[in-house]
Amino acid sequence: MAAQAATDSAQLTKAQMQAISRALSDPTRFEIFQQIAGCTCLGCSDLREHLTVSAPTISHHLKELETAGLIESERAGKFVNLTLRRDIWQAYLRELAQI
Amino acid sequence: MAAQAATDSAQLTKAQMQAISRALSDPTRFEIFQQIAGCTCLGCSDLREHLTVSAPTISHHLKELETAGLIESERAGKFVNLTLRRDIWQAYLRELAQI
DNA sequence: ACATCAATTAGACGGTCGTCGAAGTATCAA
DNA sequence: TTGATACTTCGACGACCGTCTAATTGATGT
Repeated sequence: MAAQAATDSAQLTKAQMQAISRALSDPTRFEIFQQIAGCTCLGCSDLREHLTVSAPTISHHLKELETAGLIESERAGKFVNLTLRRDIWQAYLRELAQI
Repeated sequence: MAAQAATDSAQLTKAQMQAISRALSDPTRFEIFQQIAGCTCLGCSDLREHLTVSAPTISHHLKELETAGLIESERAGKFVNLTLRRDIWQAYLRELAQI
């Protein structure tokens, strides 16, 4: 759907910047994002062990993070593997840094 | 009230990180923040020329940005001068960068 | 003193958002 | 096939948030 951009220098639109900022504004979602960024790869179940919210809520947050372009989720049988999209994250930081 | 920290290496608590993220999550507020960061100093009235929201709304947003620690407002007679708190902003970026 | 202008406060309204429980889908194992 | 596990979707509810208008405070100029 989105650009994907193998290069590390993705250019973010105003809307994307906005979407990312919004995605990170919720404490629970921010925590989830940190966990995903910390590991090279982890699943939904791992998240639940460290959080106090229900499975549907986590699922909801993951979708938002994915829609914002911050993470990628890939099904592996029963499980889902979450990974950080470092290109997008770096682009976001770069954009913020030049404010 | 807060630490102020003349040094450029303020350390942000989890709560402060959260407050800043939240403050930047609204499009209008983000725009205001950018304007303030862009100039070395500007007033509320200048903001109104570039925004479509009412004066009370701007006032509300400014208070949120100030509470989050991102800006400083100083009265100058009838007017108010807004300035970016670069130490906090840098600390925020630094914190995000090490995620 | 009065009028004017800049900004804030108060109060209200409508919409959005995070959260949940319940039900649904998909995959694997026995 | 049946059951269990992993996750998602649906629908709803309560709280929060951005916005407004109206009223208030405070400072300046006449």
